[in-house]
Amino acid sequence: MIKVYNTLTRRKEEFVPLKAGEASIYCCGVTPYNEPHIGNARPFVTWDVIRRHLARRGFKVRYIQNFTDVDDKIINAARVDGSDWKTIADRYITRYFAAMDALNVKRADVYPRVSETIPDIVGMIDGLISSGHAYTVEGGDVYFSVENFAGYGKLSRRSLEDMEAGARVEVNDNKRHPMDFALWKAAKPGEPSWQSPWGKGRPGWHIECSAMSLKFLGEKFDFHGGGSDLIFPHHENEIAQSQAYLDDESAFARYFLHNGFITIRNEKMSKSLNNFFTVADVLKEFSGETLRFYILQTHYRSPLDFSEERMTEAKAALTRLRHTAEQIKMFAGREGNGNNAGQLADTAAKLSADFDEAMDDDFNSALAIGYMFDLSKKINAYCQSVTDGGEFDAVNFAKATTVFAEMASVIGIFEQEENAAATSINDDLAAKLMDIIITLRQRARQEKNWPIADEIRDRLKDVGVVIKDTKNGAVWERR
RNA sequence: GGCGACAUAGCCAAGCGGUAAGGUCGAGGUCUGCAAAACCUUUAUCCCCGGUUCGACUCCGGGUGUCGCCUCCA
Repeated sequence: MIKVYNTLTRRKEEFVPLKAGEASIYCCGVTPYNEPHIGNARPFVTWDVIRRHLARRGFKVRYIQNFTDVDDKIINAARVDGSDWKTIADRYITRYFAAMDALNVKRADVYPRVSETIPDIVGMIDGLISSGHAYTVEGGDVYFSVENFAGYGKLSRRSLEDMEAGARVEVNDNKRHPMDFALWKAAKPGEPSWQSPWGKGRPGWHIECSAMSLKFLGEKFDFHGGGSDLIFPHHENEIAQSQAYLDDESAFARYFLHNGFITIRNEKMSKSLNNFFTVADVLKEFSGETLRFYILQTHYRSPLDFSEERMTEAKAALTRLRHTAEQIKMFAGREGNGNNAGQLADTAAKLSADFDEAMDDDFNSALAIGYMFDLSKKINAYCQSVTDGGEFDAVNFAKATTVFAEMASVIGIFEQEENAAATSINDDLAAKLMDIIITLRQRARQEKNWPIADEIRDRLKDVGVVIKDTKNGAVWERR
């Protein structure tokens, strides 16, 4: 049984899919006006693992993620850049995908853009006006009327009175209620605009997700996700628009999952505070895999503080798991009729069940990774016993390592190296050169010429290659 | 001002009614020419005060502290 923490009810609930065997997900994407930062990356890494786990549990997953490519911030960025909104959006969408590739995030099934969804958005606004849930004002703006939607505030758990008490809502005499929000903004000179029944203009912020989810997932779907800062007003407004438009209080998403923030020195990282690290910044020092692992070592709903120290810890931890993966690779294909890994296989089966159970419980990747370390330790110990001259039980060893590989594929690690190695022309040459160097060093060691052997090791280390002498000869790896 | 979340070892982080996963750092050990890696051993009683319970880190109430949302924001 999969349980998820639903923001709508503020508790963990059993996940009962709308359609048996299927899971539909709409995750709010980015507004492409800036280099993606690591706070942006968290929800996408989180959802990438969620969909992997759902798939492992047999669900056919349909995953939609939008690009809000028509927006004030993009228009401003274009002005500063001296280009146009389309250029800006395309540029940062490309950067976004580059970041996601580095993080080994699988592609969504569809990436709808606002600029390609205008007719659907206009249709929805039209319907909302017809049913009295929205109104036009002088100048061509269209607003959603929060007072005409009884359930307004059900997600963020606040009343209109509470919000007015906040007294931080902008004053706009055109609006009937201070909390009413724009569905359509009348065109201003120099801004992108589209024709509509209310004159030229462009969509407001929230309507696109209502229109896109309806278009690609239908009136109801299973999961809606994003950062907790989207609970209000974004997701609250989406609910209002969609349910008002469809005249159905059960329409739209059924489970709302929100991830916690990434913080810097305990403060929220955000573009407006300008205290953010971009994914590209982090990739200068650490691998995308390390960043991904660092994110997943904490439960998705908890806050996650970012620092070089944290990343260094994550790197060290990941290196241990990688060592196990490499060990497994070295033993792959090896013959052995021993019968001494039965216990290892049993332990692996148990840990596999534990791992799945952890993921079933609101996608607790932190706990799941803990079990991965347990298995890693067992496999390492077994490999060592074989290296030390023990028998090799190929059948049971394979059972255990299969579990390890399955865990890695849910977490989404150790999938990139092979691709990288396959595409790098230099790697083949490097391997041959290293063979020569290691052979010569072995000769020096046999002659007990320690100064030469050590110098070779030290100098290789200087260029980022680490030599380890094992009983089966020396192995090397890049650091 | 309104609403909400969190507080677990040096650091990070799971657990959330039956006497505390995992990682990282540190210490000791095995192995090694030395080293690295690996493996073994070792480091907590869960912010404070009440209450409920046979029993609470885990539930309830009250403090204290930190953070977030209410304005663009993942």
